[in-house]
Amino acid sequence: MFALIDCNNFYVSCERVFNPKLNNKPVVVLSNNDGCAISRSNEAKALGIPMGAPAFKYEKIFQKNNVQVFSSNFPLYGDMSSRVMSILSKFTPNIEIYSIDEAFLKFEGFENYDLESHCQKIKNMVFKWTGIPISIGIAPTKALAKVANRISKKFPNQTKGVYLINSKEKRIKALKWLNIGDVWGIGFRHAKRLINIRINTAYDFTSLEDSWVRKNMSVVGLRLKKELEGKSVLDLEEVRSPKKAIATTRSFEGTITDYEKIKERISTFAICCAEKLRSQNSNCNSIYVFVRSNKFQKNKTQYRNGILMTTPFSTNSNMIISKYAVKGLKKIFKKDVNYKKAGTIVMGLDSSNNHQLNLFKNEDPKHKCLMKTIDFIQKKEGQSKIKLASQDLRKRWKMKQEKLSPNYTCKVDEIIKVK
DNA sequence: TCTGGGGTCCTATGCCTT
DNA sequence: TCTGAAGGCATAGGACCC
Repeated sequence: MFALIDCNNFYVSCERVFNPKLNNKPVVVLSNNDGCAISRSNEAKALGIPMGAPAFKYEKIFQKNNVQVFSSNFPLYGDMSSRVMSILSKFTPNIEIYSIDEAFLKFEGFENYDLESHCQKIKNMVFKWTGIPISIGIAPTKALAKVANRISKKFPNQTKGVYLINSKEKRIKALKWLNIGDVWGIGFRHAKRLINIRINTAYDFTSLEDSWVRKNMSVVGLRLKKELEGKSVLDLEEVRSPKKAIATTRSFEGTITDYEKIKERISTFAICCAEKLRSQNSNCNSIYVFVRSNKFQKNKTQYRNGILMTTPFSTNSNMIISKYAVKGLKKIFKKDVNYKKAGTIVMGLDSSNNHQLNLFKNEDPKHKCLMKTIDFIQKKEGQSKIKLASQDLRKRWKMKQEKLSPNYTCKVDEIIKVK
């Protein structure tokens, strides 16, 4: 049996742990740049604030209803997440950390065990030790555990936050209740297509022919169908596979048309990727650069483009990665476009101890020493003390974070004080 | 004025090699 | 030397997740 543990309104719950005045009040946490709502308390949901609501459009509703608004504080959420995960791993060695607020547990040999009350214990312990409320769904497959979890969240009074699907009757009842668009793995587009052919619930989906699902929704869709039918095909992924790409992408405050300004940003993004690479001891052998205009300004010229640049040898040097990123930008940059967003993604990662050498061209060995020195100075003196000439030398672009809460658990001088 | 960021997997296509 | 089949690889794009 699989259990899916999901933290309720996770980011809001993290803020509430250290600020109990927020309990029973509408609270939202905004995305990076204070762009849109990405976590809402139940009270905020009841006000009709949808997921992804742009903050500027909901300003009035926030004020009118005294909604408590926070910028996202990822260091805090990451730390709270690892506390929750470490409690969960006390209950079983078979755990897959699926995201910052979710984990799958696998229970083997629990056939004669009361899983429901076992999971109640887990729930109570997590709440007692961290202050984070969670919901648990238990079922024979991962996709059904997701469904069960949804039920436990939707009906907290009846389920007490834990729901078990352990019979055909319960499975079918749950699938008939679940809208097709709410099924894990069915996104916006597939939902639209399925509703067009009168597939409205998860149960309807399971009544489709395997061949149709395979043809129209690939093996991914077919796997999902099997899972919903109760045949487990997705197993726990316990060891986290190393990253395959590292991205640094940002939206701009306004829009940018000037090549030099975009170049400065791209160069900074590239260096940020290089730093991330070095911190996990990796190299990359290709760099993807993209730019795009503001998709919401429909009356203006729309342009989006990206390009993959391959380096002759694998590297994590600021200079090389920045150089190729800027080279790529030069190829895709178009004049008279209002750019809103850009980014660099490094791909083809391998370990820096074990990377492919090139017979003819290799990195200047001085780079390695230089990067080591730069990392050392940045660590000691703070980020962005050292810059490449291609970066913006005057000011440092900063993310908008006007409503940031303190880093209660990860910065000594911001630790909570008890009087 | 103001709409996030960071990932994964799968498939189609075209080119190259065996 | 030509040809077709089949597999490997790179690339782009689509779809999904949190």
